[in-house]
Amino acid sequence: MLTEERYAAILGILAEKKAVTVLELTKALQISESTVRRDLTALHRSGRLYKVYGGATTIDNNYSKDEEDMQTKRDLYPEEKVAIGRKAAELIERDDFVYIDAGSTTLHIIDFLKENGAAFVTNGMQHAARLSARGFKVFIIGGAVKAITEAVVGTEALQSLQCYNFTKGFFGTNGISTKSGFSTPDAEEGAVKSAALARCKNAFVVADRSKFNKIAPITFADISSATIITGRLEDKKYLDYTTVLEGE
Amino acid sequence: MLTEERYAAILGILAEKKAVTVLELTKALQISESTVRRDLTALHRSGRLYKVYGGATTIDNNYSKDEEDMQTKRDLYPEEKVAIGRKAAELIERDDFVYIDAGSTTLHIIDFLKENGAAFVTNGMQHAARLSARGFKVFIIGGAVKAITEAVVGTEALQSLQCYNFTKGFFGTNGISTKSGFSTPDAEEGAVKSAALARCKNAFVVADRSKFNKIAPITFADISSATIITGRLEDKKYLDYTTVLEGE
DNA sequence: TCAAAGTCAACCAAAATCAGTCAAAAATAA
DNA sequence: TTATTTTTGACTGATTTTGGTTGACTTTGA
Repeated sequence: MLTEERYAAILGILAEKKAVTVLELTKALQISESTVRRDLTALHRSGRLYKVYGGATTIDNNYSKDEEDMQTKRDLYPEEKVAIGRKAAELIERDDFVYIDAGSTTLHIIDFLKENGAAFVTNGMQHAARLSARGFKVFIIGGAVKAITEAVVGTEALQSLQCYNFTKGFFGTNGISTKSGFSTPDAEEGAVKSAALARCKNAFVVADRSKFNKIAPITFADISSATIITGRLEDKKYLDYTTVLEGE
Repeated sequence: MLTEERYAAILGILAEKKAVTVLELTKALQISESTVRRDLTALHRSGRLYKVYGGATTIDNNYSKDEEDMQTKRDLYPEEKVAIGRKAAELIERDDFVYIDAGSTTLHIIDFLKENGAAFVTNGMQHAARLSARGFKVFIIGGAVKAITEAVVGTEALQSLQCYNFTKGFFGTNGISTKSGFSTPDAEEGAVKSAALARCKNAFVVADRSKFNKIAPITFADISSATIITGRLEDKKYLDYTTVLEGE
């Protein structure tokens, strides 16, 4: 039986039952437990199902709202962003206090989070909704809501941030360059990113390949002030300036 | 049986029966008491049911009789809620600074708003998203996000409210009675309602017919402290205590 | 009020499940 | 054919979940 056939079979069973155990799959497909686990891991990684203890569930019935199209609409390198999201989620440890910046790449992190007592603060309304839907402890910062990105910005937002001390923070960016650091087109969003980043013990910038060697109008952080999480780093010169983590 | 399946089964039974005991669940699902307790604790924490001594109940039917969750509640008296929403929207004048409380009835107000320079503050994530989508100037207050209702609550929320001076405020409620005033099942949401209402020059409570002569656990305002906006007032005794505006 | 019965969270040991390693089997290439 | 790579299934120690037990707490009914 071909690997892809197995994947299709698993997804078929899952589509019917909404949830399936590893044992059920070994019986249904007459393959070993190890292979089932490997398949589930692969399908989880490519975002086609959720792996849970004992088996797997379908992706969709966990989410409450109809805000999915927003995500797909903006996704430029979806498979790379999924890998980046997975890598970022891995970094979150028990009892971390995590800031998640608004933006489409950071949205992918949420899909891979595991329940481990971590608490989240975000300025992204979609991020807050999705975190909340998945059952995480989540706070949204107060302030003006930007129309297009649904990010919270402004002086209230900057002030709200001052009372938080994050152990980790994940930020999106529009441009990365060794000279101009991390940059974004919007001054208000830049100010929030900057303020939030200053409150993080460890800061991470998530960025697909399209962001490297670009400069946007507003620099919100120096290149050395955050670890970069990306798919596969093509331009090795960045290793001289900061840490880079690669997802697969 | 997977954890998520058990959760779904418990919520299914609960949706039917409105209340269930630990013992019933152990028999229905053939699992131990310990596991049932753990599941109930988890579901309670993620806001999907209320844990009570001996078992669990659905989220909102503790006192007021047949309430359902946000989604179904939205469709309870749709035509009346639309009328209420239209009536409320009419009251908003040029350059008002308006607070809109989270909740399904207040959501209808947004559909009838006209662009007239008014600015909005809300603790409802869906409300903020919809206002923003319609192009209004909108602020969201900061704080913890409640799982089911997607309302912002907690000490941060209460504090965020202190700097605003609203000209008008619109609030939802679960119960209205002359003696116990306006009441709601959730203490945290009640605290936010109370704090926001105190910052409003003019406060309005929007309520369909199902809310009258009901008492929910937490009173957030006296009957005389807000004007009631409803479809058609059946119980005229309220006119002795406060102003009532009728829609349609 | 009190005491009995019922219910609870916390703890612990057993069972189930997990990710990783390794060698055999299968597929592919030379 | 043989050599190399990939896939598979068994095994292992670590982790997570489960169900029974305990002592504390809550409700019930006198």
